[in-house]
Amino acid sequence: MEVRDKIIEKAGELMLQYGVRTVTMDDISRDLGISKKTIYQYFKDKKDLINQITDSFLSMERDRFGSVETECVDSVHSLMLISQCLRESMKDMKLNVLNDLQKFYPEAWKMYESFKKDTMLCSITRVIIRGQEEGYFRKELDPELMAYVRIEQVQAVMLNQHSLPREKYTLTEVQMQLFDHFAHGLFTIEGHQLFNQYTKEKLKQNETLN
DNA sequence: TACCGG
DNA sequence: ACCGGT
Repeated sequence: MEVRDKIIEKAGELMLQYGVRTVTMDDISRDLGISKKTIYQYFKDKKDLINQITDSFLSMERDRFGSVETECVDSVHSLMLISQCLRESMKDMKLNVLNDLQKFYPEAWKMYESFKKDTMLCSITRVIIRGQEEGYFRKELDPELMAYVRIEQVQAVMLNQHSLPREKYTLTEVQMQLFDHFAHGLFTIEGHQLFNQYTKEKLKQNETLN
């Protein structure tokens, strides 16, 4: 593996774990066992390093959405996969990292914002349109508006974790409930029936596993 | 690694 | 005092 990729990988790990600002260039070089000079041969400054880390991280997230969209049988199944992808993607983004980017690294923050628009919003919008064409989702709803609302909803739960009684509900429980509620607001009768088939299959799979 | 400047 | 950059 290239030195540059090792730096991006390791620095990204450290920053996800401890935060962008708290990890210093000295920390990164120590951890990799290389000199700071080597890092600065590949990256102009810390801002440049963080931009490139963000770029490679978001590329991987984009691939996840992309691969999920190609392997779908119908819009109902696709909605389930994309929503799972959305939850995992948002879970990976640590809150304090996003705050650091927003305050101190505006270029990287812009990358994340356009990722939300170009990848998250688009793939949800597309699957809703497809569901309407297949007759599984109600045609009265505006696809892009619903996609937008859905993203904000998932994000709100991540951002306001503290305002929920966490001894009563885990994050995933909340997200699963909200997905169920959102999906059923979308479904026609046909969509509802197909969704029930999939959830029954999932239950059977879990039974055989346990 | 030591050092400077912000 | 600390940390990015030389």
